[in-house]
Amino acid sequence: MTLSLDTIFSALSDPTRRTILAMLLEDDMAITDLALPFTMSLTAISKHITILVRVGLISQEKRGRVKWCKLEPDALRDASVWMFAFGQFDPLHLDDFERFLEQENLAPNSNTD
Amino acid sequence: MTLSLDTIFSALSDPTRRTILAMLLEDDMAITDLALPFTMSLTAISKHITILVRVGLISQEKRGRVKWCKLEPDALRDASVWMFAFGQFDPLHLDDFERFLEQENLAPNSNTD
DNA sequence: AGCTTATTCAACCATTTGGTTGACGATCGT
DNA sequence: ACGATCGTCAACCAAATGGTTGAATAAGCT
Repeated sequence: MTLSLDTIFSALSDPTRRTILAMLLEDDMAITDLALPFTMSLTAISKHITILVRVGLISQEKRGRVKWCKLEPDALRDASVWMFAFGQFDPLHLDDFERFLEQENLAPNSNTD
Repeated sequence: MTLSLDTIFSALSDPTRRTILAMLLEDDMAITDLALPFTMSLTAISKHITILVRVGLISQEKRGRVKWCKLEPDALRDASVWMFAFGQFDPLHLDDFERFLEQENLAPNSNTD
């Protein structure tokens, strides 16, 4: 369990990977599609996705030559439970969430990239 | 904001640092005390604490020659709000938290160290 | 004043991370 | 059968990470 916390938090610490997750929040996507908004190489994105798959945040299904990526938010559970211990979820209300959606925008093209 | 997510998640990805945070959940502590349960050098722990201070998860107050460390759980807010977007907090109930306290134990001496 | 305790600094080291490029295997469309 | 597209592999690279040791600074104790 501790190891899964290591890898989950580590996976989340990269802005490219967080952007990829946010894109998958909208819809399932192929790897090439996921790479589209970034300037970095397809290989780099492929590696990022491999990491997200390894920690369980993404599942993949190959249909034909394209690998479809699907968000698996349940993988965040351990991490969120851990954070819960620090009392940060009790007073978390929709206000915060809405303010968040304005500031940070979760759209694919809002990356630091 | 994105940068703060980078650094917060990165800070949380290390088990030593998570253990330190868990220790501070119990009480404020001096750096030497925080280093006690670990086998690694005091310098290493000092560096870990510096990282936690930089991302705002710990505040420090120097009284005499000892630096007292205090947990600042508010620093987790941005991260928890981000995770909230993935729908992981809605169905998070006390059940999960209690199961968590049994499995993972948050006491200082339960480190992988 | 002199020893001890608390913490950091500086230099170093091995490993991991995040990126690149070029070649490659598979699958699709025509 | 052929060219284009999807994705990975291998080799490489620079920078960051997590650790070490030895010395330095600062404050407390007797």
